[in-house]
Amino acid sequence: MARWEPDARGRMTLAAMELFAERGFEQTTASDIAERAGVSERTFFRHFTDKREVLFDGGDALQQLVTDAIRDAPADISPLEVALSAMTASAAFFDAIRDRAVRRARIIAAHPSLQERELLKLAALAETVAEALRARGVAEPTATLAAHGALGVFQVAFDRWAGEDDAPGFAACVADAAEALRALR
Amino acid sequence: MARWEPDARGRMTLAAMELFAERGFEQTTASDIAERAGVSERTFFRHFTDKREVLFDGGDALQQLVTDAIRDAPADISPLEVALSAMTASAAFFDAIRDRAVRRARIIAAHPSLQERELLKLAALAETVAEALRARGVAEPTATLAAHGALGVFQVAFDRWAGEDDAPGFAACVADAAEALRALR
DNA sequence: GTCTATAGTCCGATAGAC
DNA sequence: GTCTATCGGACTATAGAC
Repeated sequence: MARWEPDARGRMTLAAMELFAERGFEQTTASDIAERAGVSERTFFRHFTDKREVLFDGGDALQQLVTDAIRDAPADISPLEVALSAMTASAAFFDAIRDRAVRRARIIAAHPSLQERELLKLAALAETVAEALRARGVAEPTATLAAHGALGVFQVAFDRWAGEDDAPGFAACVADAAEALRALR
Repeated sequence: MARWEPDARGRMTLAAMELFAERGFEQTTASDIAERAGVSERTFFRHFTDKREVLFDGGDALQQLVTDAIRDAPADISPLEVALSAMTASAAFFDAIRDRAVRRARIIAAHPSLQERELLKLAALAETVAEALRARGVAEPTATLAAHGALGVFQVAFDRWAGEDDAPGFAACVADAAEALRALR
C-alpha cells in the first residue's frame, strides 16, 4: 500500500481542466485545484511554478518529437520543407488526444493570460525547430525564418483541426496550410 | 495652476524603465514606480492593468501605422509583399526612438513574464496585419500566413537592429530579412 | 507547513475642468 | 451639474521564503 495515491501530477492537471471549464480560470484558485486533486496547495506549487503552467504539462514530448523529426529528415529537401515535415510528424501526437486538445484550446482561448503562456511555449517550440535546423547546418537568418513559417502553418492547421467539427486529421490540415504557404509569393 | 503635475502616465513609464534597468523587474514593486513618478500605487493600476503593461504603452501607434501602410499599398503586389511593405513602413517609427527601444528590449529579454507580454503584443500585431489584408480581399489562410511571415521578418530584423552595435537602419534590416524569406523554398 | 510580500480589485471620497 | 483624474483603505490570491 502506497503512502500517497499515485500520479498526483496527473490528478492536478485533470482537476484543473475540469474546474477551468466549469467556472473559468479566474474563478478557480490554486487551492480549489489542490483540494479536488486531494493534495495540499503547497504541493500544487511544488509541481507547477504558477497556476497557468498546469495546462502546459507534457510539452517536452512535442519538443522531442519535433527535434527527432528534423534530425531524421531527408538530406535533400529545403530547410522550410524540413521544418514543415516536423509539423506533419506531430500529427499522430495530436490525433491521439484530440478531445483533450480541443478542450484545452477552448480554455486557453477564453483567457488572455493563458494565451500569453501558450505563445511563450510556441515561441520555445519555434526556437527548438530553428536550433534543430542549425544542427543540420542551416545558417541564420534562414533557420529562424523557416521555423517561424512552419509554426505559422502549425497554428493555422491547429485552429482548423480543433475548430471545425468535420475537420480532417491533423496531417491533412498541416498539408493544406503548408500548400497555402508555398503559394505565397 | 493644475491640481496635479501633468503627464502622470509618461512619468510612470519613465520611472518604470529606470527602475527595471537599475534593479530588475522582479525587484521593483508597483509602489516603487508610483513613488518615483509622484503618484499613488492606486493611480498606477488605474493607468496600467498590470505591472508589465507599463512597458508596452504606445503600441497603438504602431498598429495604426501598419494598418494604414497596408491600406495604401499598391494594388498589384502579392499579399506577402503587402505585409512586408508594412514592416518597412514602420522603420521611421523605430529609427526615431532607437535608444529607448534598445533599452526596452534589454529589459524584456531579462524576464520571461515580459517576453510573454511581448509575444502577446506581436500576436496582436500579426492579427492586425491579417485583418488589414482581409480588408483588401485576401482570403484565408493566405492572410494569416502572410501576416505570420511578415512578423517573422520583423522579429529577425528587430533583433539584428537592436542587437548589433553597427547595424544599419531598421528598413535595411527588414529588407535583408525579407530577402532571406523570399529565398526560402 | 507556516508566514509574508506583492499584485491586483473594489469601494468611496475628493476636487479641479467644462 | 457632469466629467475626469486623483487618493486611501480594505481585501483576496498568488507565489516565494523560511
